[in-house]
Formats: sequence, C-alpha cells, structure tokens
Amino acid sequence: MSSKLDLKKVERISKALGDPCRLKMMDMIKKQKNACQCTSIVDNLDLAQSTISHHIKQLIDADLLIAEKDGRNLNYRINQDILGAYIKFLNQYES
Amino acid sequence: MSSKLDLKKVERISKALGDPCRLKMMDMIKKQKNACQCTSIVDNLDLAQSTISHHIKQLIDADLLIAEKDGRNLNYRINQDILGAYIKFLNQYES
DNA sequence: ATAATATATCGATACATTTCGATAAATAGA
DNA sequence: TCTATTTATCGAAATGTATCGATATATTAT
Repeated sequence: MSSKLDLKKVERISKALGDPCRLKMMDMIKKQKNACQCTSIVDNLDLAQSTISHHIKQLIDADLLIAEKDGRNLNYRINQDILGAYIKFLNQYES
Repeated sequence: MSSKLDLKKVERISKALGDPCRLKMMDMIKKQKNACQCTSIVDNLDLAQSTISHHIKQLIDADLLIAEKDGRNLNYRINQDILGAYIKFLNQYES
C-alpha cells in the first residue's frame, strides 16, 4: 500500500525530478541495482562533490531516495513507496 | 501508443509540475472536464492575470496542456499522450 | 467604429536554485 | 593516534523563476 501525497509533497517530488543531474542520478541508482555511492556519482557527472551532495539532498528531502549508511559510505536506493504514490497521483489526471 | 520522452522532456514536465499554482491549475482543468478558461483560473487563484498566463505557458511548453481556441476564449485540456508517456517513464524506476 | 473582454508579452523586481571552493564531521585503515 | 576517504555544510556568485503592473493583440458585441 503506497502513501497518499498532498499537493505540497507532489510539488517537492516534481521539483526534485526537474533537474538533469538529478534525473541522471536516478538513472544511475536504478541501473546499479538500487545501490550507489556519492563518489561514483561524482566520477560520472562532471560536477563538484558539494554540488552532487546538494542534489542528493533534494532527492532525499523529497523522499525519492533512501540513504543507508554502510561504513563510511552511503548507499542510496529508490523509495518505491513514494514513487508509486507519485505515479498514482498522476494517474488521477488520466481520463 | 504514447510518445517516448527524452531526459530533457522529462525535466521540463517535472519542472512544470513542480509549482503549487500549476498543480492547482491541473486540478481545475481536470475537474472541469478537461476544459477551462484562463479567466476562471484567475478568479480561483489569487494571482495576477499575467502570472496565470505565464504558468499556463509553462504547462503548454511542457506539452502537458493543449489549448484550443474558441472565439476569444481558450480551452485547455490535459495532453493524455504526454502524461501517459511521463508515467511510463517513471515506471522505469519501479523495481 | 467603438467599447468590452480574453489572453499574451514586456520590463522590473524579488525570490529561489545551482554551482563552486573551502571546510567540517564521521569513519576506516596504517 | 594520524592520515586518508566519504559525505555534509557554509558562504558567495551566477543563473533562473515568479510575480506584478502596464500594455499589446485578438475577438466579440453594441
């Protein structure tokens, strides 16, 4: 059962998805079987580490990503519950 | 058969959906059986007409809305094809 | 033709976001 | 403990977006 989203939440999620870097991150995280480290994102996108960190924060604040600490690394995975709820929200607009 | 979206397009759509006014507009247009005039949106949202017009432009530029001229009015309806393609894109992230 | 209505565009201002480099904090390994 | 690694945070500069009022354009009605 997926969460129910209010408009503020939908706005936050949409905003988080409205940036090319963050979309690429989502792709990377998806491709790497839902587990990915910041460093490897930095290696693949041509942006400063602080910038990557900022973008990841947006995705986490929107609840699209879940971070799991593993030693000094963080593993990120897509929050299926929120993603599902977002898709469900959009389905509302389908006739 | 829905369109296939590239990342740039997905970004544009997400960005268009990442604003409270524009989400309210989508709701209004949906509720009013996919046909809605700018004036009635102005009446319902507490924003200047020029601001509403600007927001509608974002939604149209993202292809989320289709405008149809009817005399001196414009009727807006949701572009089901693009909405469907956007949802399909997001489904990619589901495991 | 003139006036009224509906929408779009322009220029200005305020606000938000992206990006960086520098630095802090946490953890791991020597 | 000391050093290296990973991630987060801070402050500043650049860029982008939202908002407004004024005005232009198109269409309808008188």
